[in-house]
Amino acid sequence: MRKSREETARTRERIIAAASAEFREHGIVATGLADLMKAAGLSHGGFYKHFNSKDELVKEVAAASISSGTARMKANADKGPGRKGLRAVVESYLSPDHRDRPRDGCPFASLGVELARADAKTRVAATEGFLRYVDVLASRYDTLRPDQAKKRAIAAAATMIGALTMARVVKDPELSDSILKNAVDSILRSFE
Amino acid sequence: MRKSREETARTRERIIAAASAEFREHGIVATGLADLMKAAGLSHGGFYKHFNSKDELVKEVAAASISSGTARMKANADKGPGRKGLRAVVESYLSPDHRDRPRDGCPFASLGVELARADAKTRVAATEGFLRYVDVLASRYDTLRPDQAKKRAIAAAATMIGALTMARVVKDPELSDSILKNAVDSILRSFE
DNA sequence: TGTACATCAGTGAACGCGCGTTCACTGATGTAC
DNA sequence: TGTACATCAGTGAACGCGCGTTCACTGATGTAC
Repeated sequence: MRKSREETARTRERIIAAASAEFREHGIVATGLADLMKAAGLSHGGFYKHFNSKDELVKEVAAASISSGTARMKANADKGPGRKGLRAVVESYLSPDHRDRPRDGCPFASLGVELARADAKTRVAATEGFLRYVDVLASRYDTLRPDQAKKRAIAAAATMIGALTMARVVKDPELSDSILKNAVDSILRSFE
Repeated sequence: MRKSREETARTRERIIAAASAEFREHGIVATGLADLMKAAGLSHGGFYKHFNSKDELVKEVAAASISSGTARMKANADKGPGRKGLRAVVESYLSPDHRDRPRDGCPFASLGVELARADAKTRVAATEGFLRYVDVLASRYDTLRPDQAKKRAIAAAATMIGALTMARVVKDPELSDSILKNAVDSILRSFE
Protein backbone atom coordinates (compact mmCIF):
# COMPACT_ATOMS: atom_id res chain seq x y z
CA MET A 1 0.00 0.00 0.00
CA ARG A 2 2.12 2.79 -1.34
CA LYS A 3 1.63 6.25 0.27
CA SER A 4 1.63 9.68 -1.36
CA ARG A 5 4.82 11.69 -1.40
CA GLU A 6 3.52 14.14 1.19
CA GLU A 7 2.41 11.36 3.48
CA THR A 8 5.77 9.62 3.09
CA ALA A 9 7.55 12.80 4.10
CA ARG A 10 5.22 13.20 7.06
CA THR A 11 5.88 9.62 8.15
CA ARG A 12 9.61 10.20 8.01
CA GLU A 13 9.22 13.26 10.24
CA ARG A 14 7.06 11.22 12.59
CA ILE A 15 9.80 8.59 12.95
CA ILE A 16 12.38 11.30 13.65
CA ALA A 17 10.10 12.91 16.24
CA ALA A 18 9.46 9.61 18.00
CA ALA A 19 13.15 8.68 17.93
CA SER A 20 14.07 12.11 19.17
CA ALA A 21 11.96 11.64 22.28
CA GLU A 22 12.93 8.00 22.89
CA PHE A 23 16.66 8.61 22.42
CA ARG A 24 16.66 11.57 24.77
CA GLU A 25 14.73 9.70 27.42
CA HIS A 26 16.48 6.32 27.29
CA GLY A 27 19.70 6.89 25.37
CA ILE A 28 20.59 5.99 21.79
CA VAL A 29 22.12 2.56 22.34
CA ALA A 30 19.40 1.54 24.78
CA THR A 31 16.55 2.39 22.36
CA GLY A 32 15.65 -0.31 19.87
CA LEU A 33 14.24 0.35 16.40
CA ALA A 34 11.20 -1.78 17.17
CA ASP A 35 10.37 0.38 20.18
CA LEU A 36 10.62 3.66 18.36
CA MET A 37 8.74 2.46 15.28
CA LYS A 38 5.95 1.37 17.59
CA ALA A 39 6.09 4.81 19.22
CA ALA A 40 5.69 6.27 15.72
CA GLY A 41 2.69 3.98 15.09
CA LEU A 42 4.39 1.86 12.44
CA SER A 43 5.61 -1.69 12.13
CA HIS A 44 9.26 -2.44 12.72
CA GLY A 45 10.12 -3.50 9.16
CA GLY A 46 9.14 -0.23 7.50
CA PHE A 47 12.08 1.59 9.03
CA TYR A 48 14.40 0.96 6.09
CA LYS A 49 12.01 2.57 3.63
CA HIS A 50 13.00 5.86 5.29
CA PHE A 51 16.56 5.42 6.54
CA ASN A 52 19.57 3.38 5.46
CA SER A 53 20.60 2.55 9.00
CA LYS A 54 20.12 3.41 12.66
CA ASP A 55 23.20 5.63 12.39
CA GLU A 56 21.54 7.71 9.70
CA LEU A 57 18.51 8.19 11.94
CA VAL A 58 20.79 9.19 14.81
CA LYS A 59 22.29 11.93 12.67
CA GLU A 60 18.84 13.23 11.68
CA VAL A 61 17.68 13.14 15.28
CA ALA A 62 20.75 15.00 16.48
CA ALA A 63 20.26 17.70 13.85
CA ALA A 64 16.52 18.03 14.51
CA SER A 65 16.69 18.07 18.29
CA ILE A 66 19.60 20.50 18.37
CA SER A 67 17.71 22.72 15.98
CA SER A 68 14.65 22.80 18.21
CA GLY A 69 16.88 23.42 21.24
CA THR A 70 18.43 26.39 19.48
CA ALA A 71 15.01 27.76 18.55
CA ARG A 72 13.84 27.63 22.14
CA MET A 73 17.04 29.24 23.36
CA LYS A 74 16.72 31.98 20.74
CA ALA A 75 13.11 32.64 21.72
CA ASN A 76 14.25 33.19 25.30
CA ALA A 77 17.18 35.35 24.24
CA ASP A 78 14.75 37.57 22.35
CA LYS A 79 13.07 38.49 25.63
CA GLY A 80 15.63 41.21 26.05
CA PRO A 81 19.10 42.44 25.26
CA GLY A 82 22.13 41.87 27.42
CA ARG A 83 21.74 40.48 30.89
CA LYS A 84 17.96 40.26 30.69
CA GLY A 85 17.99 37.95 27.68
CA LEU A 86 20.87 35.94 29.11
CA ARG A 87 18.91 35.45 32.32
CA ALA A 88 15.85 34.29 30.38
CA VAL A 89 17.88 31.74 28.40
CA VAL A 90 19.75 30.39 31.39
CA GLU A 91 16.79 30.21 33.77
CA SER A 92 14.73 28.38 31.20
CA TYR A 93 17.53 25.95 30.39
CA LEU A 94 18.39 25.32 34.02
CA SER A 95 14.80 24.96 35.20
CA PRO A 96 13.46 21.95 37.13
CA ASP A 97 10.98 21.56 34.30
CA HIS A 98 13.72 21.12 31.70
CA ARG A 99 15.55 18.74 34.02
CA ASP A 100 12.45 16.59 34.49
CA ARG A 101 11.51 16.41 30.82
CA PRO A 102 14.49 15.14 28.83
CA ARG A 103 12.19 13.87 26.05
CA ASP A 104 11.89 17.33 24.55
CA GLY A 105 14.90 18.98 26.10
CA CYS A 106 18.46 19.76 25.11
CA PRO A 107 20.10 16.78 23.40
CA PHE A 108 23.59 17.71 24.60
CA ALA A 109 22.47 17.05 28.15
CA SER A 110 20.33 13.98 27.43
CA LEU A 111 22.51 12.25 24.82
CA GLY A 112 25.74 13.72 26.10
CA VAL A 113 28.71 11.53 25.60
CA GLU A 114 26.78 9.23 23.24
CA LEU A 115 27.19 12.00 20.68
CA ALA A 116 30.96 11.79 21.15
CA ARG A 117 30.79 8.07 20.28
CA ALA A 118 28.51 8.59 17.28
CA ASP A 119 29.73 8.57 13.68
CA ALA A 120 31.40 11.49 11.93
CA LYS A 121 28.26 13.00 10.39
CA THR A 122 26.46 13.05 13.72
CA ARG A 123 29.44 14.67 15.43
CA VAL A 124 29.59 17.31 12.70
CA ALA A 125 25.89 18.08 13.24
CA ALA A 126 26.50 18.26 16.99
CA THR A 127 29.48 20.57 16.51
CA GLU A 128 27.48 22.96 14.32
CA GLY A 129 24.62 22.88 16.81
CA PHE A 130 26.91 23.66 19.72
CA LEU A 131 28.23 26.67 17.85
CA ARG A 132 24.68 27.90 17.31
CA TYR A 133 24.06 27.63 21.07
CA VAL A 134 27.25 29.60 21.59
CA ASP A 135 26.17 32.27 19.11
CA VAL A 136 22.83 32.78 20.83
CA LEU A 137 24.54 33.13 24.20
CA ALA A 138 27.31 35.35 22.84
CA SER A 139 24.73 37.77 21.41
CA ARG A 140 23.65 38.56 25.00
CA TYR A 141 27.18 39.42 26.22
CA ASP A 142 26.75 42.73 24.46
CA THR A 143 29.06 44.74 26.68
CA LEU A 144 32.09 42.73 25.57
CA ARG A 145 34.08 42.60 22.36
CA PRO A 146 32.73 39.82 20.12
CA ASP A 147 35.70 37.50 20.64
CA GLN A 148 35.43 37.92 24.41
CA ALA A 149 31.68 37.42 24.27
CA LYS A 150 32.18 34.15 22.41
CA LYS A 151 34.64 32.92 25.02
CA ARG A 152 32.21 33.64 27.84
CA ALA A 153 29.44 32.01 25.84
CA ILE A 154 31.44 28.80 25.37
CA ALA A 155 32.05 28.57 29.10
CA ALA A 156 28.39 29.36 29.83
CA ALA A 157 27.23 26.63 27.45
CA ALA A 158 29.55 24.11 29.14
CA THR A 159 28.22 25.11 32.56
CA MET A 160 24.62 24.77 31.41
CA ILE A 161 25.12 21.33 29.88
CA GLY A 162 27.18 20.04 32.80
CA ALA A 163 24.75 21.38 35.38
CA LEU A 164 21.68 19.92 33.69
CA THR A 165 23.40 16.55 33.33
CA MET A 166 24.48 16.43 36.97
CA ALA A 167 21.09 17.69 38.17
CA ARG A 168 19.70 14.55 36.53
CA VAL A 169 22.39 12.27 37.93
CA VAL A 170 22.20 13.15 41.62
CA LYS A 171 19.48 11.46 43.61
CA ASP A 172 18.98 14.12 46.28
CA PRO A 173 16.33 16.57 44.97
CA GLU A 174 17.64 19.47 47.06
CA LEU A 175 21.15 19.02 45.74
CA SER A 176 19.74 18.75 42.23
CA ASP A 177 17.89 22.06 42.62
CA SER A 178 20.96 23.69 44.07
CA ILE A 179 23.12 22.57 41.13
CA LEU A 180 20.70 24.32 38.78
CA LYS A 181 20.52 27.45 40.92
CA ASN A 182 24.26 27.80 41.48
CA ALA A 183 24.93 27.34 37.78
CA VAL A 184 22.46 30.12 36.96
CA ASP A 185 24.13 32.42 39.49
CA SER A 186 27.57 31.58 38.20
CA ILE A 187 26.66 32.35 34.59
CA LEU A 188 24.94 35.60 35.48
CA ARG A 189 28.00 36.56 37.53
CA SER A 190 30.11 35.97 34.42
CA PHE A 191 28.18 38.80 32.77
CA GLU A 192 29.76 41.15 35.32
CA MET B 1 39.65 -25.18 40.27
CA ARG B 2 38.82 -23.16 43.32
CA LYS B 3 41.05 -20.12 44.06
CA SER B 4 42.31 -18.81 47.40
CA ARG B 5 40.41 -16.06 49.16
CA GLU B 6 43.06 -13.48 48.36
CA GLU B 7 43.15 -14.44 44.72
CA THR B 8 39.36 -14.32 44.53
CA ALA B 9 39.39 -10.81 45.94
CA ARG B 10 42.09 -9.81 43.48
CA THR B 11 40.07 -11.25 40.58
CA ARG B 12 37.03 -9.28 41.65
CA GLU B 13 39.11 -6.09 41.66
CA ARG B 14 40.47 -7.01 38.23
CA ILE B 15 36.94 -7.32 36.82
CA ILE B 16 36.01 -3.94 38.31
CA ALA B 17 39.15 -2.34 36.87
CA ALA B 18 38.50 -3.79 33.41
CA ALA B 19 34.83 -2.78 33.49
CA SER B 20 35.77 0.65 34.72
CA ALA B 21 37.93 1.25 31.64
CA GLU B 22 35.52 -0.37 29.15
CA PHE B 23 32.44 1.43 30.49
CA ARG B 24 34.17 4.80 30.41
CA GLU B 25 35.44 4.26 26.89
CA HIS B 26 32.35 2.73 25.27
CA GLY B 27 29.49 3.41 27.66
CA ILE B 28 27.72 1.09 30.08
CA VAL B 29 24.92 -0.18 27.84
CA ALA B 30 27.25 -0.64 24.87
CA THR B 31 29.74 -2.79 26.82
CA GLY B 32 28.91 -6.49 27.04
CA LEU B 33 29.88 -8.73 29.92
CA ALA B 34 31.71 -11.06 27.55
CA ASP B 35 33.92 -8.20 26.35
CA LEU B 36 34.86 -6.99 29.77
CA MET B 37 35.47 -10.47 31.17
CA LYS B 38 37.82 -11.08 28.26
CA ALA B 39 39.51 -7.75 29.05
CA ALA B 40 39.94 -9.03 32.61
CA GLY B 41 41.45 -12.27 31.25
CA LEU B 42 38.58 -14.50 32.33
CA SER B 43 35.86 -16.50 30.65
CA HIS B 44 32.41 -15.03 30.32
CA GLY B 45 30.64 -17.48 32.62
CA GLY B 46 32.68 -16.72 35.73
CA PHE B 47 31.15 -13.28 36.11
CA TYR B 48 28.35 -14.43 38.38
CA LYS B 49 30.79 -15.90 40.91
CA HIS B 50 31.66 -12.26 41.73
CA PHE B 51 28.53 -10.23 41.05
CA ASN B 52 24.80 -10.88 41.17
CA SER B 53 24.09 -8.82 38.06
CA LYS B 54 25.50 -6.30 35.64
CA ASP B 55 23.74 -3.58 37.66
CA GLU B 56 25.69 -4.56 40.75
CA LEU B 57 28.93 -4.27 38.80
CA VAL B 58 27.86 -0.86 37.50
CA LYS B 59 27.43 0.36 41.07
CA GLU B 60 30.88 -0.91 42.06
CA VAL B 61 32.45 0.63 38.98
CA ALA B 62 30.79 3.97 39.64
CA ALA B 63 32.03 3.98 43.23
CA ALA B 64 35.55 2.91 42.31
CA SER B 65 36.03 5.26 39.38
CA ILE B 66 34.60 8.24 41.24
CA SER B 67 36.88 7.43 44.14
CA SER B 68 39.97 7.44 41.93
CA GLY B 69 38.77 10.65 40.27
CA THR B 70 38.47 12.28 43.68
CA ALA B 71 41.93 11.08 44.67
CA ARG B 72 43.50 12.61 41.56
CA MET B 73 41.63 15.84 42.11
CA LYS B 74 42.72 15.96 45.72
CA ALA B 75 46.34 15.35 44.77
CA ASN B 76 46.18 18.35 42.46
CA ALA B 77 44.41 20.48 45.05
CA ASP B 78 47.25 19.72 47.46
CA LYS B 79 49.68 21.52 45.16
CA GLY B 80 48.75 24.75 46.84
CA PRO B 81 46.13 26.66 48.80
CA GLY B 82 43.55 28.96 47.24
CA ARG B 83 43.83 29.91 43.61
CA LYS B 84 47.01 27.92 43.02
CA GLY B 85 45.44 24.61 44.03
CA LEU B 86 42.25 25.45 42.17
CA ARG B 87 44.25 26.13 39.03
CA ALA B 88 46.09 22.81 39.37
CA VAL B 89 42.83 20.87 39.75
CA VAL B 90 41.08 22.62 36.89
CA GLU B 91 43.98 22.56 34.42
CA SER B 92 44.54 18.88 35.03
CA TYR B 93 40.85 18.07 34.68
CA LEU B 94 40.40 20.21 31.58
CA SER B 95 43.57 19.04 29.85
CA PRO B 96 43.69 17.57 26.33
CA ASP B 97 45.23 14.50 27.93
CA HIS B 98 42.21 13.91 30.14
CA ARG B 99 39.90 14.55 27.19
CA ASP B 100 41.72 11.98 25.07
CA ARG B 101 41.87 9.26 27.70
CA PRO B 102 38.35 8.59 28.99
CA ARG B 103 39.35 5.05 30.05
CA ASP B 104 40.94 6.31 33.24
CA GLY B 105 39.29 9.71 33.48
CA CYS B 106 36.37 11.25 35.30
CA PRO B 107 33.29 8.99 35.14
CA PHE B 108 30.84 11.90 35.31
CA ALA B 109 32.11 13.06 31.94
CA SER B 110 32.47 9.62 30.34
CA LEU B 111 29.36 7.91 31.72
CA GLY B 112 27.40 11.12 32.11
CA VAL B 113 23.72 10.70 31.69
CA GLU B 114 23.99 6.90 31.86
CA LEU B 115 24.47 7.40 35.59
CA ALA B 116 21.14 9.25 35.71
CA ARG B 117 19.47 6.18 34.15
CA ALA B 118 21.21 3.71 36.44
CA ASP B 119 19.55 2.10 39.47
CA ALA B 120 19.12 3.78 42.85
CA LYS B 121 22.31 2.43 44.46
CA THR B 122 24.45 3.63 41.58
CA ARG B 123 22.86 7.07 41.68
CA VAL B 124 23.48 7.27 45.43
CA ALA B 125 27.15 6.43 44.86
CA ALA B 126 27.31 9.05 42.11
CA THR B 127 25.68 11.65 44.34
CA GLU B 128 28.17 11.04 47.15
CA GLY B 129 31.03 11.17 44.69
CA PHE B 130 29.85 14.45 43.23
CA LEU B 131 29.75 15.94 46.72
CA ARG B 132 33.35 14.84 47.29
CA TYR B 133 34.35 16.60 44.07
CA VAL B 134 32.56 19.68 45.35
CA ASP B 135 34.31 19.47 48.73
CA VAL B 136 37.74 19.32 47.13
CA LEU B 137 36.95 22.32 44.95
CA ALA B 138 35.31 24.25 47.80
CA SER B 139 38.44 23.82 49.93
CA ARG B 140 40.33 26.01 47.40
CA TYR B 141 37.83 28.89 47.54
CA ASP B 142 39.42 29.87 50.83
CA THR B 143 38.67 33.56 50.64
CA LEU B 144 34.91 32.94 50.81
CA ARG B 145 32.58 31.86 53.56
CA PRO B 146 32.16 28.05 53.48
CA ASP B 147 28.60 28.17 52.17
CA GLN B 148 29.61 30.56 49.38
CA ALA B 149 32.66 28.43 48.60
CA LYS B 150 30.44 25.40 48.21
CA LYS B 151 28.14 27.26 45.82
CA ARG B 152 31.05 28.31 43.63
CA ALA B 153 32.42 24.77 43.80
CA ILE B 154 29.13 23.29 42.59
CA ALA B 155 29.10 25.61 39.59
CA ALA B 156 32.78 24.92 38.91
CA ALA B 157 32.17 21.16 38.96
CA ALA B 158 29.28 21.55 36.52
CA THR B 159 31.43 23.65 34.21
CA MET B 160 34.26 21.10 34.31
CA ILE B 161 32.01 18.13 33.57
CA GLY B 162 30.11 19.94 30.82
CA ALA B 163 33.25 21.28 29.19
CA LEU B 164 35.01 17.91 29.17
CA THR B 165 31.91 16.25 27.72
CA MET B 166 31.50 18.82 24.96
CA ALA B 167 35.25 18.82 24.21
CA ARG B 168 34.77 15.12 23.42
CA VAL B 169 31.60 15.67 21.39
CA VAL B 170 32.77 18.36 18.97
CA LYS B 171 34.72 17.19 15.96
CA ASP B 172 36.79 20.32 15.35
CA PRO B 173 40.00 19.96 17.42
CA GLU B 174 40.51 23.73 17.71
CA LEU B 175 37.02 24.23 19.05
CA SER B 176 37.57 21.33 21.42
CA ASP B 177 40.75 22.91 22.78
CA SER B 178 39.03 26.26 23.12
CA ILE B 179 36.15 24.76 25.11
CA LEU B 180 38.69 23.43 27.61
CA LYS B 181 40.61 26.68 27.74
CA ASN B 182 37.59 28.94 28.13
CA ALA B 183 36.18 26.74 30.87
CA VAL B 184 39.49 26.98 32.77
CA ASP B 185 39.48 30.77 32.41
CA SER B 186 35.88 30.99 33.50
CA ILE B 187 36.44 28.95 36.65
CA LEU B 188 39.57 30.87 37.60
CA ARG B 189 37.66 34.10 37.04
CA SER B 190 35.03 32.82 39.50
CA PHE B 191 37.75 32.84 42.18
CA GLU B 192 37.83 36.62 41.83
C1' DT C 1 49.96 -32.46 61.51
C1' DG C 2 47.29 -35.51 58.37
C1' DT C 3 43.27 -37.03 56.22
C1' DA C 4 38.40 -36.87 54.19
C1' DC C 5 35.14 -34.20 52.57
C1' DA C 6 32.67 -29.88 51.42
C1' DT C 7 33.11 -25.68 49.13
C1' DC C 8 33.36 -22.84 45.31
C1' DA C 9 36.30 -20.04 41.43
C1' DG C 10 36.59 -20.67 36.93
C1' DT C 11 35.36 -23.03 32.32
C1' DG C 12 32.66 -23.58 28.35
C1' DA C 13 28.34 -24.48 26.47
C1' DA C 14 23.70 -23.38 26.47
C1' DC C 15 19.30 -20.62 27.57
C1' DG C 16 15.69 -17.31 25.82
C1' DC C 17 15.47 -12.83 24.12
C1' DG C 18 15.83 -8.56 21.58
C1' DC C 19 18.90 -6.40 18.54
C1' DG C 20 19.69 -4.23 13.54
C1' DT C 21 18.78 -5.66 9.11
C1' DT C 22 16.59 -8.21 5.09
C1' DC C 23 12.93 -9.91 2.35
C1' DA C 24 8.60 -11.52 -0.05
C1' DC C 25 4.37 -9.68 -0.44
C1' DT C 26 0.35 -6.21 -0.89
C1' DG C 27 -2.01 -2.68 -2.96
C1' DA C 28 -2.41 2.38 -3.45
C1' DT C 29 0.18 6.04 -5.86
C1' DG C 30 2.79 7.81 -9.70
C1' DT C 31 4.04 7.71 -14.61
C1' DA C 32 3.70 7.11 -19.59
C1' DC C 33 1.07 6.91 -23.48
C1' DT D 1 -8.97 12.34 -19.54
C1' DG D 2 -8.45 7.24 -19.29
C1' DT D 3 -5.89 3.14 -19.10
C1' DA D 4 -1.83 -0.10 -18.17
C1' DC D 5 1.97 -0.71 -15.82
C1' DA D 6 5.85 0.41 -12.72
C1' DT D 7 6.95 2.03 -8.32
C1' DC D 8 7.37 1.74 -3.59
C1' DA D 9 5.41 2.61 1.63
C1' DG D 10 4.16 -0.39 4.82
C1' DT D 11 3.46 -5.27 6.83
C1' DG D 12 4.95 -9.22 9.18
C1' DA D 13 8.03 -12.87 9.41
C1' DA D 14 12.59 -14.21 9.34
C1' DC D 15 17.87 -13.69 9.41
C1' DG D 16 22.25 -14.14 12.17
C1' DC D 17 24.16 -12.29 16.17
C1' DG D 18 25.34 -10.82 20.78
C1' DC D 19 23.12 -9.85 24.97
C1' DG D 20 22.59 -11.07 30.29
C1' DT D 21 22.04 -15.07 32.77
C1' DT D 22 22.21 -20.14 34.02
C1' DC D 23 24.21 -24.58 34.55
C1' DA D 24 26.94 -29.01 34.77
C1' DC D 25 31.40 -29.90 35.51
C1' DT D 26 36.43 -29.65 37.28
C1' DG D 27 39.76 -29.58 40.66
C1' DA D 28 42.29 -26.71 44.01
C1' DT D 29 41.26 -24.57 48.51
C1' DG D 30 39.13 -24.49 53.01
C1' DT D 31 37.22 -26.93 57.00
C1' DA D 32 36.50 -30.48 60.51
C1' DC D 33 38.10 -34.12 63.03
